[in-house]
Parts: sequence; structure tokens; C-alpha cells
Amino acid sequence: MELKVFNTLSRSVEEFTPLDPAGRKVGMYCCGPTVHDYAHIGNFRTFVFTDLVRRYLEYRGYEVTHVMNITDVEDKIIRKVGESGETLKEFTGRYEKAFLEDLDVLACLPSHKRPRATEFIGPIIAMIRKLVAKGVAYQAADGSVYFSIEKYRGCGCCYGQLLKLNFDEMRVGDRVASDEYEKESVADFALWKARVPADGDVFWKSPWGEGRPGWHIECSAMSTQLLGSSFDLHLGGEDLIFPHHEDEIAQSEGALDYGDGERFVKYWLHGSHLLVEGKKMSKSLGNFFTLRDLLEKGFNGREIRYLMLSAHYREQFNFTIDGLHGARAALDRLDECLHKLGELAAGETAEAESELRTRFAAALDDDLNVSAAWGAVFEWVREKNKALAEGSVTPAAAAAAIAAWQRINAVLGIAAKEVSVPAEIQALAEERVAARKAKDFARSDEIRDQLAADGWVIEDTPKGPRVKRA
RNA sequence: GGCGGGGUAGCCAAGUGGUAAGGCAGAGGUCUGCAAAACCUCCAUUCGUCGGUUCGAUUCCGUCCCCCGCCUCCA
Repeated sequence: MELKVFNTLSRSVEEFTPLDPAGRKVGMYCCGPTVHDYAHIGNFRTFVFTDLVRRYLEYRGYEVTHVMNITDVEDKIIRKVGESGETLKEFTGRYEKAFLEDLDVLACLPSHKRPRATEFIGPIIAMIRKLVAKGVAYQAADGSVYFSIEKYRGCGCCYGQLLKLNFDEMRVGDRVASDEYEKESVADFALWKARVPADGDVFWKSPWGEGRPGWHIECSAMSTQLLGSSFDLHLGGEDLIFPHHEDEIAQSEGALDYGDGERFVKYWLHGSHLLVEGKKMSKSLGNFFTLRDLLEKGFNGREIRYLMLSAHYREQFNFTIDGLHGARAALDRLDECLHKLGELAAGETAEAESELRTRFAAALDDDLNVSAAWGAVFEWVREKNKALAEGSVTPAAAAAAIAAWQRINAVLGIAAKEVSVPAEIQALAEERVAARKAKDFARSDEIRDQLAADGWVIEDTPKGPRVKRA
């Protein structure tokens, strides 16, 4: 089976074939966060999605170079820096650190490269220079440099690759007063923003005077610098399709020289947004959550990751607190099965059994159908549980099952953390065994309540008691 | 207004021109001193509406209703 993905460029599912003639190396760029606040779970759905893509490519044997940028200069950041009295670096550094911690909580693998916009001012300026030299960018009376869509189109280039655009029907001016800029056309976008007093100390020198980069240009400059002028995959949230990604294409294909059939990015993948309790997240509705909010409610990263991975990435997903409870229950069931298999395998090793892996890969090959992949996992759990209950699993078979699980969990990334039982808890459990033997049920129930109060659940199995974290 | 994505059991969510994965919740059972937990079994004659094509449609086409996203710096 071949891996197939939905490419926004063609609006269809296509077979994934890397640009690398050897078919091995894959370059993947993801639009990272703007570090001006703690990221919310909507942001993280996208990052969990990109993590799934990266992990599955690696599972399939590709050598992935994963780049995720940090946008550390932008309007909101500049405003907040001005209010906070901190330097740009202090301010963005704090949120960048928090973001990376959050990614780790969600078991998202760190990208191989993590460029910051402020560290690529040189390449950004170089790219703008090329655009100006080619005549598709111009400096306006306000000192800023803009990309001219009309001139770009005039060169035979296509603006509107990711979506159908109809400028006549667009509602211009809803968000940005069109007279705020001195652009030749409202459709044009800023490459370099001239310094204004409100920018404070945040500015760089450029051939067009002091200022700072526009938003879209950083991604074009960083991605092509780090992955080459053409690379395989570019991912992000669906809202970035327009204008951000469309503008990235325009800038890159406008500035760099591409041969016949060559283009900036081969596959564009976009993740849909999530709703929270059926509504778009908003602070006024009280359904706006950062990852940290959910952790404070007592949920953990794997539960949140599991929930985010329960729906297909191109479907809008309804994230609910109820769903998180469901995620916990589902993971408990999986953990239970793996625990039993692990006990039975007792350190034996074996080749991974193939059926689970086959079904799992078939599901993910189909445009990353992770829901179907989970279906395969849980059917496997039921089969294993049944066999375990019948006593028909050999230690070698258990080891083969565990090995298969470990292989697919390299993609899913939701392995349970080993929990060690403290000595005093273990001692209480043993005391309860003695009490039960002596038919002192009052005492044994008392111990059970005590353990429960300490956050431990005791299970009486045919092989004796088992203590678990509640 | 333009463009796009959806409506599948109480909830979440896959999927298919041939009769509906999976998870949660719920019900029954096994186990247990009683429980809990765990495990097993069951749980959509039906896929928003009304038509059409077809031997057969939830799946294709058309209509209507509803929800959601983007439309210039929001993942």
C-alpha cells in the first residue's frame, strides 16, 4: 500500500512521493506559533496533527527533516512588549519556552530545526530584494514594501493556487481599513513594514529603511533556506490557507527561480479547527482553554493527545470535557490489556506480530485515517483480552503482541508512564490480604477506603491484589 | 454576497453502490466475603429532508432545511 494524503493544491487525495530521487528524504515545514501568549488547545490540535504526520512518515521509513518556525516578531507581540516593558527577547522567550513545554506534555516530537523570525532577518531581506528586483514588490509612500499581486500575475504566475479567489466578490475592509495602508491595491500584502513610533526598539535596518518583516515572508525565507527552494510538505491550520500560505507561495515562486514543473511545495496539508463543546472557542463563551487550563482540571497530556487523535485531521472536531473523560476510560482499557500482556511476557522478546501493524498502516496510509487506526487497535485489545481470559496466550505470543504495540505506539505516542507503587501503599495492600484471609472484612474494607483516600485503587484478581493509581 | 467543509446511535467518531468500524455512556453476565476494578456479551432494520438513477443508496444526482470555516496578518 502507498501512503496517500489530501493535497490542498489539487483538493484531492494523492499518492505521496518525495521529491528526493532516492525516495527517502522528506522535508516538512510547519507554521509554528506566534509567541505572545499561552497557546490554546485549538493551536495544539494542529501541532498534534503535524506530529502524527511526522511520526508516520518516520514509521514508514522516511528520513524526515521537520522544521517548525517561531514567529517572534509581529503586531501583537510588539504591542504587548510595549505594555510589559520587557525586551522583545524576554517577552517572546517566556512564551516560546511555555509552548515547547506544552508540546512535550502532548508528546509531540521536537522539530529538527526551530528557526525564529528574528534570526532570519538577513534571508528575509535578501528575499524581499529579489522580489523588488523582479518588479513584483514595491516600496510605497509609507516606507513599507508590498507584494504586488497584479504584477506577480502579470509575470504569468498564479495567485490563488490553494483556493479559488474572486477579488471582485471579496469583502474587503472588514478587518483592515483599506485606507490604513498606502498599497497600490488592497490585495497586496506587506513584505517589510516601515518602523513607526509604536514599534519602540523593535526594528531592523534594511535597504528600505528601518522596519520589520511582514508576517508571510518569514516562512518563505526560513523554509527555503532550511529545506531548499522546493520541499515536500508544508502543514498548518486550515485558516492559514489564505492568505498566509497563498502568500508564501507567491513570495517564494516570485523570488526564486523554478524550472518547469518545479514549485515551492509539493504537498500542502491543512488541519481543520476544533470546536469546544460544539462552539468556536471564545473567552466570552467560557470554552476557551489553554493546555494548562486542562492540566489544572486534572487531565494529562496523553488523554488530551488521544482525544485530539481520535478524529480525522480534515474533519472539524468537537472537543469536550466529556470527551476527555471518555479518553481516560479508553486509555485505561488499553493500559489494562498491555499490562496483562506485559506480565505474561515477563521479559521475553519476540518479533512483532503482523496483523495489528498491517491494519494500522492500512488505515494511516489512507490519508491518515487515525480513527480507523484506533478501531484496529481496540479490536486487537478485545481479541487479546478474550484470549487472555481463556488462558490461550503464550508468553511468546504476549511478547509478540507487545512488540507490535510498541511499533505502532511510535506513531500514536500515547504510551503509559510506568507507575511505581510506594512501599507504604504496598504494605497496606499486603495487610489487607492478611485481614481478608482472617475474614476480618471490617479491617480489609477500612484499608481499601484508606487506599482510595490516598488515590489508589485495589483490584482483587485471581492472582492476588493489584494496586493501581486511581 | 463569494468559496469551501459537514449533518451517521444518548455522546464522540470511521466507513461503504449490496445492507452500518471503534471509543464513551447504558443493560445483562462472570468474578468477589461484599464491592470495586477487570473481562465477556448485548446495544443504529438505519446514516438531516424530500425526490431521482439503480435489481439494490446511508453511499451517486437534484431539492430543501440546519451547522461550521475562510474571505487580508486567527492553528
